[in-house]
Amino acid sequence: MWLSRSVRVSLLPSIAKFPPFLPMHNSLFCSHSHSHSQTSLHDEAILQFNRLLHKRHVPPIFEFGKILGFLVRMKRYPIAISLIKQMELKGIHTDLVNLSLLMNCFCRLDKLAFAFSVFAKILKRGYHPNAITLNTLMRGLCDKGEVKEALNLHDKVVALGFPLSQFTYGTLINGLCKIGETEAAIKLFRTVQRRSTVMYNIIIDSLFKEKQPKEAYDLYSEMVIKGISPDVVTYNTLIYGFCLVGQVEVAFGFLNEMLSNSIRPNVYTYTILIDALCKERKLGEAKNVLGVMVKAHVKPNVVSFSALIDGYYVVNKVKNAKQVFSAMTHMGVSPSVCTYNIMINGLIRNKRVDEAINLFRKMHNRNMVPNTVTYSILIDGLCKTGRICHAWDLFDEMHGRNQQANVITYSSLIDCLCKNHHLDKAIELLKKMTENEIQPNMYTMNILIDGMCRAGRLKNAQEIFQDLLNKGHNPNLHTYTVMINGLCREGLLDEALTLWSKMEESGCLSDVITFEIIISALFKKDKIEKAEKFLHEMIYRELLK
DNA sequence: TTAGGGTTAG
Repeated sequence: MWLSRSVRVSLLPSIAKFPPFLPMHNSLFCSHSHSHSQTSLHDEAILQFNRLLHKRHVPPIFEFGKILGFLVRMKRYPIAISLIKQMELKGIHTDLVNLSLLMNCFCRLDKLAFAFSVFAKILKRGYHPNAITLNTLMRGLCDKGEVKEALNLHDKVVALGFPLSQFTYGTLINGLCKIGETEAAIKLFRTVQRRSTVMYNIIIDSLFKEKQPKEAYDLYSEMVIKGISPDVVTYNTLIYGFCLVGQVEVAFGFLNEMLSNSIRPNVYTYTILIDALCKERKLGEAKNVLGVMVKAHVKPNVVSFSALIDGYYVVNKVKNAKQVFSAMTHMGVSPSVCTYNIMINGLIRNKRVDEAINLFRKMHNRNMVPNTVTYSILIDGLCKTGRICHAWDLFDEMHGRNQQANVITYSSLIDCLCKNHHLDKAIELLKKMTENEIQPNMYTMNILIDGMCRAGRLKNAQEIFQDLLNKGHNPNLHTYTVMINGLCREGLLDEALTLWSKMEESGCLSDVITFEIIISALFKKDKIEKAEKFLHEMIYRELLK
């Protein structure tokens, strides 16, 4: 099937859509993300290429390939495509390497159909695709989330006897993990003859992200037993994974282990630790880690500093956060959009909404393009401080600037409508969001269920809740708490307690807020004894601190 | 082919 689709699209019209050669000042080629030295390097590459192109005798084809390979490594895909097109227009016969590079460029630019048409051309010319050619195609499919297609392609090329490498299997395993199919990834991994460190790393990471630290650790033990050496990425993955499940001490244990195995921590290692300590509000220790990394001659980068800035904002140390920002710029580390988002969010969290808006406006002067996250942070902050008109203005502005609202942007606005007694408008917005092909998630549904309850429409809330269950979605602690609160609000205490039991039986354990809602409802109805029972349970579970 | 920072709910 993949072959017929690819043959349908012919190669030439696809290339024709890209300009042959454009002068250097064209914005397509000179994006701000590339430094001047890189620009002049690639300038030089194009000059050389043109020299080759206009030589009286056609130089060996690999000379072109070398330059094209360089441009692809520099991520200058449109240029590489137009240069290959020029070769073809000059009648220079492209080889497998050139065509594989061309395929790679199309994949990176999200033009998969064109990549497949190049692949068809490769086959038609009788070239034998090598492991790199095939890996490029599979990665293109995986990057687009079309992992099943990549697996079909894999089956077909294996049947045809084409060569595949460890890279290809790494790509497929990674593709499966990234769409949440870790189990399938492990199955495929088990069929691979020679398993690499990278494959282990990918699966260990995915298991941690699915909150399966034991399975992740077991896989790490397995690789050690089988004599497959963990590398710096393995250790970073373990350190990150244990931080993710709240076991920062275990993470530090692995830092020591990697040191005793003579694997040097890199900027990722230290940054992961800085971020984890910040999230635990241990700013002093986080700052120490930054000091240790500098002493170890590992240069902190924008992520390291941004994590620390976020940490200071979380503990309301605005001054310190600002100091870190100026320290980082003085060290020549440029802030990213993400850094700005952290600062805007931090200012809002510290009730400095006007300052946040000022910083947002300053982004334009500093050549920073606010993205969906920037707008979502601001819209939510404005909604929560009652500046709703301004929030809607930004919602319009973001679309005008080609930053599409996502599920989070919509959820914030739906929440705002619900809390301001506009339930009908909230439902309308939910409809609009699904029309725009943005699917509501559990946050959205919880906001809506809560909105229904607050508006006295408990029946509707219960219907939505039941619908979630019927459709096989697992309600989480927030969903249950919102429903329990809704039932309590209507004085339906027995129903609330029944739902509470169901929730606990499903393995979803109450937190302080759930307990508080139930206990206060019981007290309100003078059920003192029962309230005290819940209070004791709460103390027993060490939820009161 | 793998690893790190930012936004939504009770």
